[in-house]
Amino acid sequence: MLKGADASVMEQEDFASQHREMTSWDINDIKLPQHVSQTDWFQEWPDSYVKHIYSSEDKNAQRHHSSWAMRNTNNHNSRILKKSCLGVVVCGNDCSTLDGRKIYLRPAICDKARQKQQRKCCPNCNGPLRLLSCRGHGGYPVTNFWRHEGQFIFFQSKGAHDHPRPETKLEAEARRSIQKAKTAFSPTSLRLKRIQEIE
DNA sequence: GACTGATGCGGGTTAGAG
DNA sequence: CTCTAACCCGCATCAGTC
Repeated sequence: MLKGADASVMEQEDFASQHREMTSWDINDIKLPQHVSQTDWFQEWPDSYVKHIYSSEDKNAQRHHSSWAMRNTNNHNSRILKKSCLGVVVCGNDCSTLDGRKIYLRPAICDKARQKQQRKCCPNCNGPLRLLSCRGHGGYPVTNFWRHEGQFIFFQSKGAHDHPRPETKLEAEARRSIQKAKTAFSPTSLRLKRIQEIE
């Protein structure tokens, strides 16, 4: 019986040491855990001070994806990729859609595209758009770090997002195509089309 | 093929801490 | 002065759209 108890203690210790190895590292460590028994599922919305170890086969991890709008930041370290959060684009009128939802647009990653985006109007009420910047990391944007090491991709997030979630990349793209379809069938564009056809 | 935007890289600056 | 972190800028590449 004692043997069985010992075994379970051993198992617990194994688990504990494995857990330690899985969580005690820091992205800046010279050596990262080598023996990772289980990799994490890709986290679309990593928040607060979390760490994940993904498989190097994971396509989302390979592309350093996140549903938060993250822009590349130079940390002068080619081994570690650093990204900082751009926040979320909200309606300046704080309007709501018919089903009671708020407008939380995905900020464009490219600086130029973002400036252009802020000149556009709210897709719901035509009001001005406002960029709500992220200040969840001591007043600075939340930062994400990615590091490829052997068969694993190590991910670390610093800071807790202090703003709502923007649309995901897929949602933003879908909205763009819907908008395109709408403008294509709007009375003005149909009229223009007819004029062009007559010409 | 031009254009736009996402993504990554790296040179450089600035501010605060030690 | 050095180190670190945040940020700006330009450049390159790639994918999707027109």
